[in-house]
Amino acid sequence: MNSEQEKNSRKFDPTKSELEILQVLWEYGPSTVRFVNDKLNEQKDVNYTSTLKLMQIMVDKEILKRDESQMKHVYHVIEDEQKTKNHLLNKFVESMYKGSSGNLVMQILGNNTPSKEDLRAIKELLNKLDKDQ
Amino acid sequence: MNSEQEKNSRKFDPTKSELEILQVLWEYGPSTVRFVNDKLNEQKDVNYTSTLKLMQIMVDKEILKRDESQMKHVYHVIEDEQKTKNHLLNKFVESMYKGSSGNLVMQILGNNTPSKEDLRAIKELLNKLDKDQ
DNA sequence: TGTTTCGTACGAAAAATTTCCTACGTTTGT
DNA sequence: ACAAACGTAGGAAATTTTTCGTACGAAACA
Repeated sequence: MNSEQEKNSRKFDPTKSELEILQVLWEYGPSTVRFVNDKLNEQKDVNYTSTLKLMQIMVDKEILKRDESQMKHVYHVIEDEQKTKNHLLNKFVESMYKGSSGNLVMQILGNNTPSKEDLRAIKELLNKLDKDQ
Repeated sequence: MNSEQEKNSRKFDPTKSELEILQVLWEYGPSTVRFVNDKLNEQKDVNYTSTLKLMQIMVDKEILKRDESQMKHVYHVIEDEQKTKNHLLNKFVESMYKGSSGNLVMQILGNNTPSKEDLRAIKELLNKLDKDQ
């Protein structure tokens, strides 16, 4: 029935520039091209029309949707942020840690030094998972 | 002094195809083009010379080094696997979780369901970290 | 009203990545 | 010695991604 949705989630594989745009939209919510472009220009030089073009392409790919009721079109991400991030995370774990999220966590906890709050939160979550099982 | 190394690690940002090759080399150790290409062909169609070219490019970029003492050149990854993975992991955490590895772990533990062994290993590591601090 | 500013649309150039064609040398086996 | 199989080198084509130039309409405002 919803083969289009399946196609989307199967194919959804944002390029680098697309990801930069997504991050702005995730952080600030639905925005105009102007706003997104301004944010991007805090990091790198990029022309307004380049950002516009990219966001139009993302609409084509059904990554973004836009409200055209105003002259200044407002773009928003179609798929849920968490869902997308989870998808990307799974891909990352898959390709880098042979699908073992445990391996990844091990590396994080081993090589980096998470803050104490992080550690506490993780332990809490672990306990919760224990009780559920 | 070793500004080249710095340049490498600063720029090291493998493309998709390069990552596929790295994964083969990580898994099987130093290999010939033929071997890598065979492995890749278990997943996708790709010509021998394409793989060759890519690996030559990676030598250019100083991602790989090769032993030319034999006719069948043997390629190996220059940078340590863990170091590279850690670099990529940090980039990922940086761009997706605002640098908070805690957030990432939370998402892994929350949304995915790691195996019991994974969980146990993680707890052990957490305990070890506790004692060290 | 006219001009300046800001918006979108769209095509094409530019750049980066990926793939393969061709040439040619070496090894293997007959 | 010869043919077949296998190796590298290198350029060019194909594809994907990114950037920008140009056109043109709507809003803002003197």
